[in-house]
Parts: sequence; C-alpha cells; structure tokens
Amino acid sequence: MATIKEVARRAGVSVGTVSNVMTGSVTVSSDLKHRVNAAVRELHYRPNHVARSLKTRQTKTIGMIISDITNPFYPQMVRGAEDAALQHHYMLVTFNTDDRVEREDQVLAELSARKMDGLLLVIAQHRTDMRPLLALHDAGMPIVCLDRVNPGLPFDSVTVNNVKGSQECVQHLIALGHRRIAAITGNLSVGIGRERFRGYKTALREAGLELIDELVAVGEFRQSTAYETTLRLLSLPTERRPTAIFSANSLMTLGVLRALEEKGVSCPRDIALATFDDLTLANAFRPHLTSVAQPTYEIGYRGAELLIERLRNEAVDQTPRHVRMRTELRIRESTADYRGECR
Amino acid sequence: MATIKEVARRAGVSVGTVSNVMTGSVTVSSDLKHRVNAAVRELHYRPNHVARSLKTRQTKTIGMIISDITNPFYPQMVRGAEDAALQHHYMLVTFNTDDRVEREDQVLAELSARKMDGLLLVIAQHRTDMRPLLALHDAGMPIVCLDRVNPGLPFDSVTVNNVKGSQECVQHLIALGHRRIAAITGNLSVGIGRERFRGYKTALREAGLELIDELVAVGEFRQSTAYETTLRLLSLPTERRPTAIFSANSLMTLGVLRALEEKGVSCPRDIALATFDDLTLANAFRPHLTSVAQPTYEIGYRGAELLIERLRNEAVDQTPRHVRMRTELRIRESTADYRGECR
DNA sequence: TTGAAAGCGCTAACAT
DNA sequence: ATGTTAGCGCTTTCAA
Repeated sequence: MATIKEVARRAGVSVGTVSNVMTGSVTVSSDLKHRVNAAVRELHYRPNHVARSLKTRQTKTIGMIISDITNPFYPQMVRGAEDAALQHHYMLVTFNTDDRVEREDQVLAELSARKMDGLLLVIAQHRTDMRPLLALHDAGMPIVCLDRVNPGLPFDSVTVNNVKGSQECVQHLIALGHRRIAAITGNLSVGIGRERFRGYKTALREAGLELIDELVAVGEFRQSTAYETTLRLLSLPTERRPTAIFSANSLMTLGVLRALEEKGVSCPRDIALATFDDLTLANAFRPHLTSVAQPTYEIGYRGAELLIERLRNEAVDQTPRHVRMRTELRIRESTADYRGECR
Repeated sequence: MATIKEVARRAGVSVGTVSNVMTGSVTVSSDLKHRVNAAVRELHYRPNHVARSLKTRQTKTIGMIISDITNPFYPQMVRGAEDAALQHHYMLVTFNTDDRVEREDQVLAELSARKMDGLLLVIAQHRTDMRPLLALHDAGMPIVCLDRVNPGLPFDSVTVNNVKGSQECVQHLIALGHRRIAAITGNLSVGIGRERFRGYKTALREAGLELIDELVAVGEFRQSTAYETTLRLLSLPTERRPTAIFSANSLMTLGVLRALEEKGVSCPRDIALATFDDLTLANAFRPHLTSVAQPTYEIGYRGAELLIERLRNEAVDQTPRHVRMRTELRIRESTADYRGECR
C-alpha cells in the first residue's frame, strides 16, 4: 500500500498538504487538491489508520463487553451499538467474558493497551472490586454501562425499569385470576435479580396477596437452575402448586419450558407462564410467550450514542446520565385459555 | 499511561532493553530484567499496542464479515472464531453487512486501512465482482471463507456438505413414506441454495420419485418469501398438497411455521417439516424440529485456526485448503406421528 | 548483553 | 496556502 510520502511525491506537493487534503482540516487550493486526489486514486492510497491513531491518540474504536454473544439477549444489543458506532465512524469490537470477572479484567487491560476510545459495558454480575473500572475511567476512557448498573459507579448508563416491567407482568397474571403465582428469580445478590423480584413482590402486595415462600424459586439466571426449581414447583401437592409462573429472564424460561414438557404439564392449559425478555425468534414456535420485552437494540444504540457524545466532549455536564428505557408487556397465548381454577 | 521511555529511565536502562524484556525476543541479564519488571509494575506499564503495530506491521487483529449477528446462525460461529483467535492472542472484530455487497466493499477497505492481519469472510450472496477480494488478498491479507465459497477464489475455506446434508434429510422424509415432499429453497443462483436443492433432487431420484414442479418453492433465504410460498403450497387442492416440507434454512423455517399456524395446519399431525440448520434455542418450544445441524461453532473455530496458520506461514503449501464439515441429521417430533396418508 | 538511533506513517505546529 | 519537521511509542538494526 502506498504511503503518504509517495502520494506527495506523485502529486508534487508536501506530505503536509496531502494530510490536509485527506483530513480536510485545513483549506487547500483547489489546484493542489485535485492533484492530490488524482494521486490518491492512482495509487489507491488510504491513510494508514494505525499511524494516524498513534499520532492523534484516538483509535476511533470502541469496545463492548458482554457475557456471551450466544445468549439471545445480546445480538440485538450489539447490532444496535454497532449501527450507532458506524454512524459516527467508530468501529465496534465485542468481547465475550462469560460473565467472569477475571476475564473482564483481562479485557479491560486489553482495551487500555489497544487505546480504545471508550467502552460499552455490561458489567459482570459478580464483580465486587470496582477499582479496575475506575482506574480505566480515570485514565481517560469513558464508560457507559448497559443493562446492569452498579450504584456509585460514576458512569453513564442505559437500563430498563426492571421493577416496573415485572410488576406489570405479575399484575397481568393477577388480573387473570391467578393467586398462586410462582417466581423463578435470578440471583438475588445481583441488581437485576433483586429488582425483578421486587416488582413481583410489589404486584402481590398491591393486590393484597401474600408472598408464599414455597413459590419463590431462587436461581442463577441460568437454564439449569430454572429447570430444577420448576421441577420442584411441579412436585408440590396439587392444591399447593402454582397456577402461573413468572420467570425473570429468557434463559431461565427455557429451563422452565423443558421442565413443563418433561412433566407433561401443558402451557397454558395447565399452567400459565410469563417471562422477562422477549425472544423474537421463539414466536414462530409454541407456546407464544407472554413477555416483558426490552428494547435491546435501542439499549445498544443509545448507549453508543451516549458514549460518543462523551468522546466528543458534547456532554457538558460531568455528572453521570442514567437513561431508563421502557419495557413493553406483550400478552400472548402462554397466559391465555387458563381453564383450571385460579387458586 | 507510562511509556517505554519512563520505564527505561526508572529502571536505569535503555528503551531497547525494556523492549527486549517485554517482548522476550532477546536475552537480558536477570539483573536488568528484574529492574525492568519492577519499574513496569510500579508504573503499571503496558506497551502501547498501536505503536507496536505501526512498527511491527501487524495488529494482531482479525476481521470477520458476516451478514447479521442478529441471524441466529451466526452467534455460534462468531463465538467459535473469537475463542480460537483469543487462544492465539488475536483480537476478533466482527462486521455486519446485511449481505450487501456495497457494505462489504466498504468493510474491506476499512480492514485494509486498519491493517488487520487477516479476514474471516462469509461472502455476500450476490457478489459477482471478486476483484476487491483478490486485491486485498494480493496486498497480503490472508482470507478464509466460511460457510459459503466461490469456486475459483484462491482462499482457504470451511464449509459444510450441503448436498449430503439435505439429501439425508429428504431421504429420512422418504423413508417415512412421504411421496409429495415440498422444497422451500433459497435463492438458486447462490451456491448454498443450489447445493441444498441438489441434495433434495438427488434423494428423490434415488428413491425413484419424480420432481414435482408445483412443490418446489424457490425463495430468497428469508422468512418472508418462505411464508408466502408456504401459503401457496397450502392452498393447493388437498390431493396435490405436500405431506412434508423440506426447508433449506432456519430463517425460512420461521416463515413456514408462521404460515402453517396461520392456516391452522398442525405440524407434525397434518404435515411433516424438516429443515436445514438447527436452532438450539428453539428446542425448548414446539414443535421440536427435525433438522440438519451444522457445526457452526466449529466452523468459526476451525476457520480462525486456518487463518492464523497462514498468518504464521505455517501453511507451507500455497494451494487453498478446503475443509468440509459434516452435518448431523437430528430427528425430532416435526417428522413424527404423521397420521395422514403419505401420498 | 546493552545502548544509541533510525524509522514505521501519520498529524500538527510552525515557518514561510 | 504550502512546506518543513518534530514526534506519537514502539521495535530493531547496528556498534560497542
């Protein structure tokens, strides 16, 4: 590939002038501009981005840390972030950490070594030591948290109203007449887990229903634990069994469905099911799930926008901005046609 | 962030020595090595990867071009590629092109400007002009094609035996007694589309069955066209209707399912369905689909390995290597319990 | 084994 | 408006 020097020689100008034409930052007479452009075309010149980055101290690259692109929750979010990044001529690099703090720390170091301009972060669930994050931030890398936040972290964030989302969902179940509503929760030491569980509790309380301990199945936001706890729920004596299940995310819902099928329990005929997260893909299959849909694409898109504003210093105010997005309750067959008694 | 100069000063050595310690390429006396390492630790020094890239002319970065991470076919492949890349200390950057040649060309230019070391490419379906690809390759960027290949392109590739996969699938349908088997094909001007259709035809021929034109629904590898063509199939007079459908990929299968549901046609009771591609996620739902599973993770993983071998010049032979992976027929309920006649 | 210095390709400050 | 040049942070000759 040709270098700026060769272009300069061919166009009969200095390298500075070529640079000025390429970046457009300084006005160049149209004569020279044409000569430069001609040389650029003839040599198929494209500025070496690495050299430019070294000089300008910005790579026009933003990193994104997620747990696993294979989790159907993330592709939309990543796509949203990439689209927004592209819009502003940034490149997006995604890193999978499988939600392991140790892996996340490695990636943080990598981002720093590679001089990425900013970071979109879905913080690992079990991170307790925030220093690596703060250090990176203090070293000048803006960070925007997505989906999950840690109060006290001075970063912008884009999240969803988890309490309200699950509350509305459980309200719907109650309105249908259900009284014994089970909750398959995620890990309750994690913000999102707590919030979604709080929504569940609030909805019950509002309706004057008591929280029934044996109907609360605390898990790990994983398919396997949800499967096991659902089996436990289904093994309760008939009159103590739940007539509806609220599952706190889509991964766990897969486990719930597996358990239902294995036990020959039909949804919605025998039991109603509603879930946080909406799996677009799943809607070609049965049962169609009543779900709390999150605007995942928008979370990614908006997050990237916030980040880029910071990179351009457009965010005058230094205080963190927290964007909360709305969820949408989508009522479908999995909570319809319930024919049993609603105990 | 500290620079190599500061580390050198602090350790009381030259920058060259620090560099030698960091890269490990030249032996350094243990005394100096310790002093350097101490300085590195004290200053939290990490080499600036951008500067290193400029000097060494390698970025330790590989690009990956896919159509859309939101298509459930890709996350596994990307994850496989990322895992392999990581193993060898490469970073993977994924680009979505929505299968648009124009977008792909832009990305190609970007990869070149950013001096990426190599490319994993799921080539855009409708690319006809191969020159941009060849130019990049000639400029020294190794390319490995995944999933799709274009004969004549001098690149390594990792693909699947599409003919055999769909052939086995249709054989299974035939063994079940089906005689009127519809094919929802992708675009037949695309290699994969042609191959999968060929497998269908071969299976029919083997069994002495005639190809019935009205049962061949040529589409676009998209949900929408599959939906429409399925509606057409279902509107055939009863005796001419297919008793089984073979769909050439998962996206189209979603369209098929939508059409079936809309028309109140039950699968597998009223019609059998088998599909290329296996959607892991979908298996929590009904019907469980008989499918031709591709080793998507491995395709990505192996592809990255091939690429990295090239980057290290381990591939002595310059002739392209074509890895063909096996598909696996997974027989499930969507082709079971067929109660109608198999015409 | 170690240090000095050139240079990767670019931008930007400065001089003209 | 244009040219000259220093220097971004590193690796890698080349000498010592």
